[in-house]
Amino acid sequence: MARKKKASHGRKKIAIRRIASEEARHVCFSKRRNGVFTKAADLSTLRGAEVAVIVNSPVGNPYSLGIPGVNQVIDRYSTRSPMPLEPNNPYRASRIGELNAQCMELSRRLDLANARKAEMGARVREAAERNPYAKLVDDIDQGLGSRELKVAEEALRGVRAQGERRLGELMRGGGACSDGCESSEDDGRPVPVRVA
Amino acid sequence: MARKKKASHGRKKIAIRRIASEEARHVCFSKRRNGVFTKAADLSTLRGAEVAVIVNSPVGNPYSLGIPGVNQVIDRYSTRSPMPLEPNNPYRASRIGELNAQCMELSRRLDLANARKAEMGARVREAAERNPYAKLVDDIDQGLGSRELKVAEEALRGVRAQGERRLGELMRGGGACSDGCESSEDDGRPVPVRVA
DNA sequence: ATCTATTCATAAGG
DNA sequence: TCCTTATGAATAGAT
Repeated sequence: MARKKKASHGRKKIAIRRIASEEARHVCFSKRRNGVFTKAADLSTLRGAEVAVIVNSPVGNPYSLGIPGVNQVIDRYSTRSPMPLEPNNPYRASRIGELNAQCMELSRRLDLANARKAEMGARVREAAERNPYAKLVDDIDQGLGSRELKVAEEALRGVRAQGERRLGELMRGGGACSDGCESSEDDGRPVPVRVA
Repeated sequence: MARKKKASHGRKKIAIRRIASEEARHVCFSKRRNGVFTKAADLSTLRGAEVAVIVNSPVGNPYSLGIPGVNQVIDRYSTRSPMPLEPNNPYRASRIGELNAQCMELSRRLDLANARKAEMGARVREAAERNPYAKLVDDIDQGLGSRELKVAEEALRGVRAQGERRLGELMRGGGACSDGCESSEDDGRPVPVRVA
């Protein structure tokens, strides 16, 4: 959604990096915040999915949107996610070992699944081509596969993006803080905490 | 962003209503989900704000994006505590914790994928009862899901490798930064994992 | 997955 | 912050 520049009267392209101008940044922030909320809401309606969006401004103002409610969405999410291990001294060999072990275990399971697939792959394909249900069978395989793949890709994408952005963030020294209450201002404006 | 109906070839207006067609709904969902995530990430970059987006699909698939991390954003949101960055070396703590969380997240998704695979398999089997191709169907069921598993596997390996690399740097005392944020528009998906 | 015509979002400027 | 305008981007439908 935006990368370069130009010149004239309507919308110009902009690079996705921290906006220099203090004011421009604020204006842009407001617009985009609304944009994200709107799209999230649309997504929810269109798909009937639950969504939650939380934005913590650098000064500590929280903005949020949640359908059916931020807490409900978060709660469900949290219940299904294993909690991250204690934040205490995470930098330990044992920690690394656990991480590694987890990955190894997962890999092992995956290898087994793949082996099984390889074993009967040819058989399945052959049979499928010979009977009237070939189409159906293929559809099923295709549909399921692509969907799962989507999930995995999303996961990977998230991992990488978060890691990279996090690093950039830290390097830039984004350690701002504030009272953190919903009544401050992000940069001169009242704080609208939106909830739906 | 969208309200009414149609006309001809390009984009038509659509009502923000639950989409009827099963498939169309999925496609639309994917597109928009990516759109929301992208915009959320942009917002974060542009403003340097923390952002978290959680989407729980009706079928129970959780999708999430969090900068610097879903849990961190949520936590700060609920406790309203100002960014509690490690006084000593924030890189280590956040990095490890992040990796850990990511790994577990992938694990969880893998489980979900398998669950759905089983679900799908049930449907297939049901169909099998009505036709003489039970064996074929069963074979297919067994082979289902290997592609997505493959993807997840690679993702996991990537995470682990990334973590180990990171650890090496940190232990060497480096606060090395692979400035992912300033990279390019490709930011967010510098991932070479590509599976068909 | 791609392509294209359209609608949507939004950068600039008041 | 709201309005307007011109234009960049996202995306619905079709391929």
